[in-house]
Amino acid sequence: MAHSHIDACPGCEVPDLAFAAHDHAHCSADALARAEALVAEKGLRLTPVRRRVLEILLEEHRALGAYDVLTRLAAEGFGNQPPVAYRALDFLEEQGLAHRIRRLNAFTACMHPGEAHAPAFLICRGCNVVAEAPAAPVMAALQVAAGQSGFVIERSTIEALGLCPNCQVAA
Amino acid sequence: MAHSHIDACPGCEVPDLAFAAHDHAHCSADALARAEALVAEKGLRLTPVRRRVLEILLEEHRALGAYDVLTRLAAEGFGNQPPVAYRALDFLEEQGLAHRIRRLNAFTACMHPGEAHAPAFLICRGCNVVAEAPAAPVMAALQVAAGQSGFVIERSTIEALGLCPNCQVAA
DNA sequence: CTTGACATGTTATATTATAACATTTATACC
DNA sequence: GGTATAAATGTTATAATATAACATGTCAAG
Repeated sequence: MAHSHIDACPGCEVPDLAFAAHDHAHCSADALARAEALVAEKGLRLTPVRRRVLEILLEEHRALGAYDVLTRLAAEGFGNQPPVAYRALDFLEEQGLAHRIRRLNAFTACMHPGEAHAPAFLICRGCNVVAEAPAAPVMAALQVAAGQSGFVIERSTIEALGLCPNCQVAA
Repeated sequence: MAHSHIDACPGCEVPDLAFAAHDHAHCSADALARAEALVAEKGLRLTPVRRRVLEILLEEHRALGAYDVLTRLAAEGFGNQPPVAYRALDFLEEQGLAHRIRRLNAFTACMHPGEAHAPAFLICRGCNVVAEAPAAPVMAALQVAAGQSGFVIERSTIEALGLCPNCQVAA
């Protein structure tokens, strides 16, 4: 990790800081640093395209469509065909560095890569911000529900659409 | 409702009967009857296309893509353009008679329409059966997680991918 | 310095979804 | 019953999302 995290960034451990004002430059730089460490640790490569896609996703706490990402990549001299974006996004998702938001058919950077988590997402329909929420209790409840019929969960999708605090005020 | 339900159909109140052997003809007829009652109650119309789409979805405890449904409709003399299927599916979803499974970009019939529920889905990757699981505790946990950041949930998607009991044995 | 694995580029196409407008069908009111 | 109105369906066209298949390039191990 790039620095003594907890002291420098109170709230970075709070999952849905995305909705609150925060030092985003720090927030994204930190996620990128963690991502690099993680990838190195696994003996994988954070190539220029992959790294750039992650940076693009980290710019905002929003979800971007694959074609939005692709447009950005193309403008910067990378390939301009869909597989270029999808491959990088798939890699990032497989490594837990990005998440697919199914309700939006879009992708968002993971805000705490490396930490084991099956995240839940809060999607604000006002400002389009996407936040990761603490999902352990949610997952536990889902496991119980599944267990009652002997179903074994391998992957899960937990997403909520609604309004963040700011947008509730605005409305 | 078409009959004295609980006695006649033990297990129909159990959400994930989908994975177990059951009297499916009854199961689907009952869901259809409930759907008709609900729609009538609201002063809406279960037109031939809508009714047929619901019947098609009720044939199996699986999710069908809009184009799968459309192919069936077209073969039966209904329109053969995408909006025909999407409009019927949208209607059914709005009325709580069908659910969209986001992980599959597909739709499945609701197995207990009318009962207030924000369902969780168990999707078996072995046999493709989709079951509705009791989601109240899951939703409660999600509400708590959202509440911590003042987020207000309006709609949610809870889906688990994995293996049903039968397919675990097979593997 | 070459081999093999991985990554990227490229072409083409598949799949999912919606906008916009025309036509038909059902309902409500007179 | 007959007409106005709303609702549903049909149709044309296109948008948005995603992947298959293969060619080319890059990098690291031996």
